[in-house]
Amino acid sequence: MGITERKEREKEIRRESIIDAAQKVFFEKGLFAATMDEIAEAAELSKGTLYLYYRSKEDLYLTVMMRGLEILRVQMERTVRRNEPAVQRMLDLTEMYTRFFDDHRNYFRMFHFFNTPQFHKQVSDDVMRTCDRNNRSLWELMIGVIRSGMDEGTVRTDLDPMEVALIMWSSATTLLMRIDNQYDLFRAKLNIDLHNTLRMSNLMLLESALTDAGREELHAAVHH
Amino acid sequence: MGITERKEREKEIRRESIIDAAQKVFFEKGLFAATMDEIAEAAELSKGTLYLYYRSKEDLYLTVMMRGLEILRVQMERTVRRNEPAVQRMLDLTEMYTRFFDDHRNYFRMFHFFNTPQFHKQVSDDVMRTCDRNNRSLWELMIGVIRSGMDEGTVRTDLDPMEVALIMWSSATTLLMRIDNQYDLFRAKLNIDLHNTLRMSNLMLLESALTDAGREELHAAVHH
DNA sequence: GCAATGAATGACTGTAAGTCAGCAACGGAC
DNA sequence: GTCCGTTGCTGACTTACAGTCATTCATTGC
Repeated sequence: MGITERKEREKEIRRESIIDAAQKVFFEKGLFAATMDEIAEAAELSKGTLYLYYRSKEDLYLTVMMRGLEILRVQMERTVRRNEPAVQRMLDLTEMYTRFFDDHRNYFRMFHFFNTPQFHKQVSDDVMRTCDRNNRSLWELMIGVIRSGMDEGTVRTDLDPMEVALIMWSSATTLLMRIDNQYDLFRAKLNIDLHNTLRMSNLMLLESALTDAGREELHAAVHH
Repeated sequence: MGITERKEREKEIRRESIIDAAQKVFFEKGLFAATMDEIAEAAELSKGTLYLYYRSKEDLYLTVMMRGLEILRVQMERTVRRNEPAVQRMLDLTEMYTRFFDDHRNYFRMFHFFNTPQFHKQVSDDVMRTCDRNNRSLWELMIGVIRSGMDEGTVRTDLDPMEVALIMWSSATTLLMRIDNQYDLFRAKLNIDLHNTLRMSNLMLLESALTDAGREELHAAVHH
């Protein structure tokens, strides 16, 4: 029965090509300005067909977003796996996130959708779960590094690793979002370089999460 | 000519009553689920009339939001004006924000709109400017406290006051938003109390922005 | 060939933001 | 009191878009 298998493959290819088209349109216009008719046009399919493969516009959007999440996960994994002290790897993670922001701005922008649960209504449970799972694995990676820092004696053990990850990641995300939207405005009107603000914020939070030994390592690493 | 004056007054009253109606509907349903027909119904006016007073749904939304911004400004002003050391007032500000979140959750939710510039397209320049101005005055208040901390020798002078304000305010806002959306989820699945995470984050950032003298004051104030 | 299966279509429905031609009520002139 | 101009209000209409479904078309197995 090679035929059903071929059909399966073709279906999968179609699913992907729809996502390619959706990505193109979402990158250009964002979730709200993009229309299903445009995506259908870009995919060279009729609108009805899109709905045979995806349940809603939001499902399509999240599926595109997950490509970005996957890229981020891979880069994070690479950073975390390095054979370095935890403090160095935490620093590397902050740098990695900024680099991801620079290299994959369009995907980064899509992440914002996730922080706005009002829009989650149209999302099918299935897609939502996949998203959550991917998201979770990012947290696990960060928590792992923080834990190893605690073992090394460079990270305070009176803190919850998840809390530390949450605080640092949230802070960085918010500032990156601001860089995306308002970098020029802050530079012109307030003479603030938000990239510097971000580095500052990362260092401040990192410092307060470290032990004295950790802080020494940090300063050595930053000055090197 | 008392008549034109009376008419002005009546117009102003109508403007306000439209905002009352809009507030009711937006609080219940949020920006997207709320419809102009519902707001018209609640205001006991026709939809067309709403557009005589406000240019778009988003204008209405932001005008409601500014009521919240004004409440926040007043409370912040009260906190800032107190005759206390800067460190204490910075602590008070973080507490004040959490209290605002508890007491005026609906307004707080509306602030999220501001962080999502994709929606700003329908907003008239006029309303946007008013919003910006109000927003700006919040920053001024925070910056004032940080500056006075620098004068007192409790806040590091190598930092930019605006940057410190930005970092602390953004961090608190993000975590409060998460508390709003995912408090129960974090509690159940990860055994994290996000209120505690928020306190932690506030303390960590505050600590790293203070001088040694400032940190002593902080610890005295926290243990009081 | 020919029926059966299923993939793809696009006209259609429903909904909601925003518009505008017309109506009504009020005030001032005489 | 009557008329007319001005102002405020209306709701049916236009437009736009997400999502649906009866129909068409192509492929496969007999």
